[in-house]
Amino acid sequence: MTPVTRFAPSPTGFLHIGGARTALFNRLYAQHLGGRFRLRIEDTDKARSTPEAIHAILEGMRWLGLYWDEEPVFQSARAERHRDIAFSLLEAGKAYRCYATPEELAEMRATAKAEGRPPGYDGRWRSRTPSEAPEGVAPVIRFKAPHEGEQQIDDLIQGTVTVANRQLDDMIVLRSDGSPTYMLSVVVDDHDMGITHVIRGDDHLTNAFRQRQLFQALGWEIPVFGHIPLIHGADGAKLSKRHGALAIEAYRDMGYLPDALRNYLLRLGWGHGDEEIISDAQAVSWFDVADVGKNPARFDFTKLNSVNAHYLRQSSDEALLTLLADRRRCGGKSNYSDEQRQRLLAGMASLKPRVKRLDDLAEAAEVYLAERPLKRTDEAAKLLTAEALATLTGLRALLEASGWDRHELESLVRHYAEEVMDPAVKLGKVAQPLRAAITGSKVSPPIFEVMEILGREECLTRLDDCLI
RNA sequence: GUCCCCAUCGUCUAGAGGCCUAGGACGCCAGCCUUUCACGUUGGUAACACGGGUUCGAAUCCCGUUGGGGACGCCA
Repeated sequence: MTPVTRFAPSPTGFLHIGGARTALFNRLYAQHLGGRFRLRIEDTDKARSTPEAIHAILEGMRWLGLYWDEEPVFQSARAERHRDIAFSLLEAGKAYRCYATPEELAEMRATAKAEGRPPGYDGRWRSRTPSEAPEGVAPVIRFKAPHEGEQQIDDLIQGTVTVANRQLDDMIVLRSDGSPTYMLSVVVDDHDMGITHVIRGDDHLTNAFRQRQLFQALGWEIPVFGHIPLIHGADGAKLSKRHGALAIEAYRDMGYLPDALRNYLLRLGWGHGDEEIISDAQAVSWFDVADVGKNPARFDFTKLNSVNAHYLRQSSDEALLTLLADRRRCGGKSNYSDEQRQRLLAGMASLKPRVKRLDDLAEAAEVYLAERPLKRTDEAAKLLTAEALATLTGLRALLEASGWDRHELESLVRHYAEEVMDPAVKLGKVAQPLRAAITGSKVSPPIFEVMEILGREECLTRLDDCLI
């Protein structure tokens, strides 16, 4: 039997980091076993599902490289089938109509809680006849759940988990408006889609018991469950939309690379010896949900940054230039000129080890893009003392006659510092003001490289901007 | 409140009874490299929540305590 896994987000919001990891684990698990990974959009909540969210989820998954097999299934399109199953349950005596009002339900919960019982529906319509139905109340259909005994789930991650059936009340499978509930739809769809392994967040663990009952009542094979612990925020609290969980595109906008994010997510809750940087092929061959840890992991941007920095350094200069150009276009700015592209390409090799994310890279790349007159940082301005300006004036004359590659420039400046000025003067004494003048900043890639790439004319004019 | 789950450096983790005076990575600190900042490199800091068992021997098994988390909708 080849395994079929699935990711089943509800389009009531964006794709967030926890969902992305769940999708990744599902995909890897299927790939590892040579199976298929499917996508199902759980859009049965018509009021809260939006086309924008569906689009964002699909796009987010593609961006992260979480490709799915076959066409996505839209749950809302299957309501008819779900309804049929609900009625078949009713006919088989495994479900019943319930006329309890929302007020009654709230009261039941309150009294159950007060009496120290599990809160939930008390089953008051479980054995009443339809003739007792009140006028004008549209009923829901409830599943007649077994109340005696206990059941076990052999979870891939959580191990054997046991729950007493009395903890589970009679869940609604069909709402009073005739629409199926999540609990029913999931079971029917997982069955119809041939899902063999249900891997999801462990907030669904208790649902698994209810769903198991439904599978059994329907006489269907029960899939294997694997409930992965949730991701927490840096403060240890649950990562939620209100609390630190960002949309996947937010990570893209911050300048994280999909490969890096995938690698980081993979290591959140799962490990393989001392491995840190893991290729897709390695991930597929090593990954097993059974190796996922049982304890929740905190999301740590610092570590993500370092993983991202690694992938950034590993990327080709051309690829990074393309990424930079894409960002620029998204930001509404004009394309790079040929000259700018050339400079960026030439400078990329020493730009990329200095940054963690694409937005840092874009910022660092400004050395090669900035229009004159340069904006100068306060620190750079402080470097340009009267004495420093005098030094630069002397240097400028030599520069005019110099050859223009980084090595020549360096030996020229070195010579100028040590012999023309004073043997005790260190290179830095000249190089720092030079950097401030040419880059407008106290930090930059190697200044002679920057000068070579910028060219004589640009450098001399930038110098003159300070000297006058 | 009821039920379920979890517990190794600050964080992510390795560890399936002796290989552990607990390993790696990120972070942090220091040295080296160096025209700045990074990169790189060398070294350092730092953890088995607590208490009982079981065992010749426990981070690893059992029980309890404490501390976290999750679920209890006509949401998914």
